Amino acid sequence: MLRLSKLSDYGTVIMAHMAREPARSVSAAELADAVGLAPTTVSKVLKLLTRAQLLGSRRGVHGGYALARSPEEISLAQVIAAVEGPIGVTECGAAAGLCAQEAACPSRASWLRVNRVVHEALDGVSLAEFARPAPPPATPVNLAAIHPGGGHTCAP
Amino acid sequence: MLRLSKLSDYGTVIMAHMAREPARSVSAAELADAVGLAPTTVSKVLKLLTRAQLLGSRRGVHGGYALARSPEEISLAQVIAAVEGPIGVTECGAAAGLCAQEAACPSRASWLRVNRVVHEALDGVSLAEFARPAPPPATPVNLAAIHPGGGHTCAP
DNA sequence: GTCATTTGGTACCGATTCAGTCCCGTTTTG
DNA sequence: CAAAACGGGACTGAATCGGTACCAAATGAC
Ligand code: FES
Ligand code: FES
Repeated sequence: MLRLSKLSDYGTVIMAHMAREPARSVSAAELADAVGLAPTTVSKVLKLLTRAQLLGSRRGVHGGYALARSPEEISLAQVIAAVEGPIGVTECGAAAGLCAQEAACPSRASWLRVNRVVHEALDGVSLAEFARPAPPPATPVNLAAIHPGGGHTCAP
Repeated sequence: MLRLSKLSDYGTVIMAHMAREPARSVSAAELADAVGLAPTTVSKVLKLLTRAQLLGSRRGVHGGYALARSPEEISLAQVIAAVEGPIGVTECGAAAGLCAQEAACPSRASWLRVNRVVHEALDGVSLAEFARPAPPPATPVNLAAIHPGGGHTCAP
């Protein structure tokens, strides 16, 4: 399915929530309540996001998390990479490439292209536009054709 | 990691191999030997590809598999969808959408856009260009920046 | 007609990965 | 010092995935 992991999904929901009130510091517990997920799970994701420097944190009695940058400067790609590691649909190129004659692989170029496009697509969506009703969808999209079904988490 | 499943990877390798000699009918065993994977596994993937009408099959003593269409008319998206089901990084929109007020979801539009771009990227690569050294990579790509490491299967 | 060959379908099991929880240490404030 | 909150792992149960095996159906050779 080429699907995002649940944790990444949570990450986007959490970040979207925070983007609606940037500069405000919220605790993990409060956030968990807001998005309707288990506090421990939210906490785990917050730690990952903080480690990736997307969030700033303060400990202690009035501690909490806050966006490290403005929502316009944080992309979906950054959020996803923070939670589930580097983005890439294939993992060719590097070390243990089981490819034919190592460098002379016919498919490599194609995979690189796909990887690049995917990364750019994710990087082209900022938290700002992700969190708000999205003014104009740039290019009109045929909803039914593209979008297969499932059901994923979203902030209430 | 937003990674492709192994089986899908196998699928692409197998299809690439067949695209190099279209119109030739090969048995699962021969193919397995060619790509260096377990015959049973190759067989499993071939069944999926056949069910999706990307391959034609013939049973019996001189049976085997062959491309159902020309390599130019088969895209990576089709191969991947055949092996691991419909492509989509998120599964919002459909039935069990746990979203806020069902239709009025701020993030939905963004996800749809991402899904569309990913699908188009995969659909824009035909087996023909995937199987051959790829004449000119259209837009020049910065290899190092985009491509994180791993190592995936490739036909020898 | 019978048998070897090759695909079709499905069920199954082991291994890996993922999601979720918990515990304990550290920092901050009252 | 005590309470509130984050930081970093470790651990566990569940779900998924990869791989294998088995048997039925089709085809062609003899
Ligand atoms: S090494 Fe990546 S496609 Fe061959
Ligand atoms: S339902 Fe998909 S983002 Fe809200």
